[in-house]
Amino acid sequence: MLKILVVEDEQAIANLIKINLNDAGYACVCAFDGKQGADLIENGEFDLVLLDILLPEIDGYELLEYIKPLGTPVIFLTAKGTVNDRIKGLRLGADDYLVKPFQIGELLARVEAVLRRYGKAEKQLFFKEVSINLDARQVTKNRKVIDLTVKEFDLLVELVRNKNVALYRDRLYERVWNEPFTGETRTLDSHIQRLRKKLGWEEYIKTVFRIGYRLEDSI
Amino acid sequence: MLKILVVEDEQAIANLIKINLNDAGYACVCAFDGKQGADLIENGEFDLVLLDILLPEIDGYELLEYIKPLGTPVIFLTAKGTVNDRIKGLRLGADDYLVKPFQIGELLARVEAVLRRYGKAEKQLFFKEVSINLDARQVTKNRKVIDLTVKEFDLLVELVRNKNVALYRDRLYERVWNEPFTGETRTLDSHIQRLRKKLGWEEYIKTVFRIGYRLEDSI
DNA sequence: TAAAGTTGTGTCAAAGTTGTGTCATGCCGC
DNA sequence: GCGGCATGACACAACTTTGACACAACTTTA
Repeated sequence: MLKILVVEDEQAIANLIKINLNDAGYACVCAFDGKQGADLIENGEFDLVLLDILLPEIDGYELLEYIKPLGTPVIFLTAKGTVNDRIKGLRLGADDYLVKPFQIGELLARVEAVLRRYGKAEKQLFFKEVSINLDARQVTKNRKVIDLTVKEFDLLVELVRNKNVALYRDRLYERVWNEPFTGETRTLDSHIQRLRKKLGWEEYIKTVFRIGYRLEDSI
Repeated sequence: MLKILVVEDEQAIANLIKINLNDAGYACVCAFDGKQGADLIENGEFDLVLLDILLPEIDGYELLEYIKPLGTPVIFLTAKGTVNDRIKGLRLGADDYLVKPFQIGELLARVEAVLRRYGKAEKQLFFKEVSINLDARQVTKNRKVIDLTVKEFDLLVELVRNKNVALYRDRLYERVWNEPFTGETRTLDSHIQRLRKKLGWEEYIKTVFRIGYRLEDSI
């Protein structure tokens, strides 16, 4: 799992970022001032640093100069919307910047973009204790590999990508099987059963009677 | 719930907008001059800004330049109906504009249109302590899930979308059942009873004698 | 080519949904 | 206030949908 360091003195913001990065499947560590940030960088190997500019102890620009030689990508977080700040950051070697306050979606998009640029993008999905490696087409639960067939895998991906959404049987079938759904067979149902069984997801894959299925998070 | 910021110096108008947006299920905050608006934008994450052009302190155009980099959609409110103003606003990056005085219906339509364009379209409905997740097709009351059948769910959505409106039995039936209403059976009535019971909405779902039903807010 | 694995389908039982009928109650015009 | 009609309350049976499972056709692998 990719490791991201967040250096941000406002704990509320740091936490918000951390929660969202965790949800998106990254390991995330927070530092609340520049010095703490420098220490963590010294000891841990991070794949990306999110760096606030205005920091106690050591400011963001200074920290940036320290990080750059390590080859770790950096995204600046800047509260000031002035053009000068952004330019200064980029000139010093930041890979991107985000103007606070930002939308979480934007944060994730930029994080992914930078990681991809560095060839570190890991195409993985996560749900509960299950992780899905899309490139390897491999699924693990608590670090143990679970063998899924092609259809089971595709179905799982479709469910996880649309978690908490009631997926209509016809749409679900058409997405996974790439053919029209007639509804006269037990094919979809059987595969759902097999997935539930293999993953132990009897609780999470809910039946929405007369509609289809929903992968549910909220228990 | 989606958050909308209204920047408008005429308190009467700001309030009117706020009330209507609240009714429609949005969280709404008002600012009465440009500076206040800028502060709020700085601190809060808004899904949409409604922006008057003529403002004390900082005018709408200036504020727009500040908002745009955040990726937040903006709808201009313009008193002047001159073509130039509208064009200037749209050119600067506004997503839409409304000429004052406007109809509330028009406001809501444009708000929804813009939010949809940004993929933020309201996916939840609220009424009293009940919230309805349209994607998940799940209903909760005070955070507890309430199981509804397909018909019950569709009926509920129809009622909530038309709260405080007397819905004629035939129209209601045809919308939910997608077939003509003959009126010879107790089908609709039964489903209304079931909804009332499951949600504890005996008070809110009123019978309009000889007409149909109305979901009532005003108690 | 045999063996192993995958996938679609059928059957049966169980579970859930939905329309309808009946009777009681309430509403409204007269 | 009364008669007639509309709705509430409720029970029930027909019907549909899904779970569970077995199996055969088919595909891939050794």
